[in-house]
Amino acid sequence: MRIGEVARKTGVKAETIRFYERVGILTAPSRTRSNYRDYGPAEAARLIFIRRARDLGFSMPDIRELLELSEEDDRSCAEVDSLARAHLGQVERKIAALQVMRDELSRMIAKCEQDTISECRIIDTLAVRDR
Amino acid sequence: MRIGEVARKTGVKAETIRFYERVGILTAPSRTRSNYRDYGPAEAARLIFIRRARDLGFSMPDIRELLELSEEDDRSCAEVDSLARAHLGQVERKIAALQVMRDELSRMIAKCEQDTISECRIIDTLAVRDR
DNA sequence: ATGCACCTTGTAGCCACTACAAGGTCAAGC
DNA sequence: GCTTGACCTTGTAGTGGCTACAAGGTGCAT
Ligand SMILES: [Zn+2]
Ligand SMILES: [Zn+2]
Ligand SMILES: [Zn+2]
Ligand SMILES: [Zn+2]
Repeated sequence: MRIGEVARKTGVKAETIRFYERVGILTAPSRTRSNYRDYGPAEAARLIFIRRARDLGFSMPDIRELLELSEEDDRSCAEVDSLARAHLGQVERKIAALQVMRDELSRMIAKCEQDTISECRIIDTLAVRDR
Repeated sequence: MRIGEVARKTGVKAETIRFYERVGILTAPSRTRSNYRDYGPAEAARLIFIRRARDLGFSMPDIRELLELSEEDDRSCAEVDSLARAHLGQVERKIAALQVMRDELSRMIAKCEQDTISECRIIDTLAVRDR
């Protein structure tokens, strides 16, 4: 498969695939006579793994780790588990932070009664003025 | 005030203040005899405004807009309002996306029964294997 | 032969900082 | 008066995870 086809099959853009090769998360594939990258099913599977992990928000270092672990069939999956749990924790903290933002934004917006800027409760909340 | 003091007063790091000057969201202050930046209360207020807006997740373009609007006292605050509402929408979409991640991660982790990697439901979910 | 989709490389840009490196300034303590 | 140390200056490069060119090569249909 050339890069465009593997891109369609995996949902990872050709440019991103080349980027993954550059940073070493994907090994350089063999080349055709005309110097086009030539991928097999193993590379496609690896890309799908990467994409699913990215969709779950795992970082590139996490994914490298997960890929390495995924090849050691006989080992315990405790590390996989703790990596996933740590990541879940991060996601939960990010959600909590965004909920704080959301609540403050909502409150701020609710107070605004569409007056002039000098009376605006949104600007008031941000500026140092009174309060 | 020198940069360190204004950094302490506003909660914006000195390096970040210099960065803000470079990108033009803060105008260059006057200098002391020894070429140190010399800030007054107006600059500190602007920095606090920026910091509060950043804490609410507003982007730099948003903040530029908010700062400009905040100076036009007599104008209607409709634009401020719609900017804040648009931003709230973005935050809500981000939360929703993270909740999808969280739920999938939770389900994945719950299924794992701490076996070997080859039996691990976390790796299974990511890899192409069966399923 | 011409067009067009596809591929190649390399470089720069995105966002909002953050982290140096290499040097200048100033007050306190000895 | 000399050193120490906190503070300041400039400029440049790095962060993550791509994304967007630019300038050119290849392959196949018409
Ligand atoms: Zn993670
Ligand atoms: Zn308002
Ligand atoms: Zn916004
Ligand atoms: Zn497991």
